[in-house]
Amino acid sequence: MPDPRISILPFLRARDCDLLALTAHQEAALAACAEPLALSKGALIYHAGDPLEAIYNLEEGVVKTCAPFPGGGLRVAGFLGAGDLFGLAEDGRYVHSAAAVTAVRLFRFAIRTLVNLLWMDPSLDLTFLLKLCGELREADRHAALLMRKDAIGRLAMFLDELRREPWGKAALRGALFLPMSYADIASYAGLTREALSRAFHRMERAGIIAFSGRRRVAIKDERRFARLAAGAPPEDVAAAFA
Amino acid sequence: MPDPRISILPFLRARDCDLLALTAHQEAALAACAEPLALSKGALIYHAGDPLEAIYNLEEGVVKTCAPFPGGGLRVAGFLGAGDLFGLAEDGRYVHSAAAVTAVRLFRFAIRTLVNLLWMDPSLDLTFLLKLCGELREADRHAALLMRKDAIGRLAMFLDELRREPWGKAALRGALFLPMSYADIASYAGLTREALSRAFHRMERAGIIAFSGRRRVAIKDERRFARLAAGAPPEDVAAAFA
DNA sequence: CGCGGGGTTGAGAACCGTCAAAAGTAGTGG
DNA sequence: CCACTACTTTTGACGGTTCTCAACCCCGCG
Repeated sequence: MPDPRISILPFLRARDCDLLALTAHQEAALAACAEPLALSKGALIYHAGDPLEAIYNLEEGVVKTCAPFPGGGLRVAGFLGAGDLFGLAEDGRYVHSAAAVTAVRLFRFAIRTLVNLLWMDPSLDLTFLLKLCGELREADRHAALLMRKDAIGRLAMFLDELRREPWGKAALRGALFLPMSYADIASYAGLTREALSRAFHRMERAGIIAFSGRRRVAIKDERRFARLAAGAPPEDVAAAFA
Repeated sequence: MPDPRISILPFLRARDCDLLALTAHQEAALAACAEPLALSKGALIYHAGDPLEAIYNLEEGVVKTCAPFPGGGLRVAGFLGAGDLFGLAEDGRYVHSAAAVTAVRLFRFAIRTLVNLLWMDPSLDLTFLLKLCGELREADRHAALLMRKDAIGRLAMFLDELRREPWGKAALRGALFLPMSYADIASYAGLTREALSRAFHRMERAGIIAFSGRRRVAIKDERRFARLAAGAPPEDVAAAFA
């Protein structure tokens, strides 16, 4: 059975520290209290407001976290892939709901045993600390995305983010796979489904991206795509619109 | 001389853990490698992209963190108050710029000595871990704010957030003090200065808030204010059912 | 007194959200 | 295999809110 794996991006320069990989001892300790789970697409992992019971490490598949809007409605807070940790809580209650976007395999760490583990092997703390810094940078990029006012720019940033994720790129030829529904993407990007659909199609008609099947998209014009993702002035997307 | 203080909100239920306060020993260790600093309003603490040298703990005053937009321009990522930690980096470089909004006093922890400290006293790791969880929740609330489409709703959420911060409430009668410029608030809320100005005035004319002087604002109609801050976008995401 | 940054106000246009309905897709069971 | 249903995505027309641009005002400061 495979062991838990936590993917970490460096906080310090990579060459200055070797904290990025878990030692064999750490992996063993984690594996000892990890409870493997397999869930099918759409399954609810936990619900916002529920009492905190466990933290999860995603091994395979995609998970979305949603937060209830005060006053009703749900917003997608983020998408998670292999190597990610989730289960953020406040005052003993989950702040998000988590649901499987695809079929997933994950490890469950009961919070009690995890706390004990962190006490026994404090070097693990640093691992979690660095992982959390990564989540923070991710949340900040999400905020950056939401600051864009144009739908196409938001979409470009979303796709760019997806592309950078190791789990986002489909196996073949750098085409992106979109496991989640348009409703989920739209919610994450702060748009309506309609606006998202139109943005996708404007990009496609402009020749910047191309769909292969329903959920597979490839970037065709790297230069213009990068310009969009970087937030350049609206440019001549309107011209290419014809 | 006062010691560093890191304000933490509970991850677990408060009664289940006593990690919220630093022990005398921890405080001493932190103080030993803390370099106190005093900066005047507007001073730049560090610049995005600069090599990571130190983490900071804010003792008094308000600090803003800004990130450069790819393609020019600056966005305000967050406001920090007493007890907050800042200095987030990626691959050895700061991801934000940090500047003093008011005159500030802060502690500087050189990254080298801090890493050593965390190795020597791993129980401190948990403190930083929990603090970081708090920052993550904050970033998520920022995203929630940015998902609102109406300027008044965003402003209400910003004021509400400010109100919840221990450093946000002015000394007197729950009136809020706004140390930062409208440009900063607008940037944080993803609005233009004009839209922000109009939103403020609409709220004031509606009798929901009242200004005392240019930078002091009081909530006059708690019910309508709460309704604005909680106002939900009619958006609904396909919810997952177990 | 002149100057400059921050804040205000106004007019116009662009963009997205809303509502409504059709077209396409997936999953189910006969 | 096909028909049926439920869901997701697409398209269209319309209205509203914010952005843009531009000028003006206010206040503190040299």
